Amino acid sequence: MFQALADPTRRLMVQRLCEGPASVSELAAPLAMTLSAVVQHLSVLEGAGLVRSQKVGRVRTCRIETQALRAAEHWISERRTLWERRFDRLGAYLAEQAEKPEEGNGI
Amino acid sequence: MFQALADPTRRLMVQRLCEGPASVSELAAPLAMTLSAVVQHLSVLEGAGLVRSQKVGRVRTCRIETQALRAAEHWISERRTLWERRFDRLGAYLAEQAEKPEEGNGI
DNA sequence: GCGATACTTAAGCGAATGCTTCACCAACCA
DNA sequence: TGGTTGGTGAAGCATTCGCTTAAGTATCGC
Repeated sequence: MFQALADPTRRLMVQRLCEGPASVSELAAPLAMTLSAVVQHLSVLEGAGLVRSQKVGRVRTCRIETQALRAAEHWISERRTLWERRFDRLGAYLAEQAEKPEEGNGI
Repeated sequence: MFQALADPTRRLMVQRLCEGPASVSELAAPLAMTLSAVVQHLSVLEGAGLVRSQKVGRVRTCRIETQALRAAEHWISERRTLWERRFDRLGAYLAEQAEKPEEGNGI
């Protein structure tokens, strides 16, 4: 998941797909690389569950899968808030200590 | 940023640091690798702005930087909601078309 | 001062990544 | 039917990554 988002080219592809579905060659057009390379990136994104695609005729149409994005977002936000709550508690503790400053302060 | 979070070991380190600051060796303890490897991971996390550290005496204490986590979270959520809004508009469009089904349907 | 602790730095190595080229197949269409 | 378009698959190659070993340096406790 994060592995898939780690590459700037793949993030560009995700960005593009958020503006609407696209075929493989549409996806490749703005990128300075072979169609083959784009397909390889695409398979990484699909492997990570970030993109779903289906082939009709000879053109493969890709769209993003927000469930996966949501999962990544959730992972981050959970950890961030965990830390921020801890930080708030520390703030409260320090404020409490400030009211009785006679004791030793062991942060 | 995503590059830094791409590695499972580094995610474990972030996870650990969200539960509170830690020294390099505390961070290394649960990991089956050299202290040297841990320091290298740490420098990647620091380079990405995910972790800040300061050395006092001979021990370096590390803590996470939520600003960076927030930035990553923001990147994802912006793209996700962009797509979801698009999806909602499509739903509205389809519903609208369903009310006047005599015209050709070109999704 | 002396040994132990807590890193730090550099070199090296195997494996994974990101790309290219080339050959190929399956639609589409003039 | 034959050429063009859109995509697939495998092989190869340079670079980067994750890790190790090894040889430091600086600080702490005795």
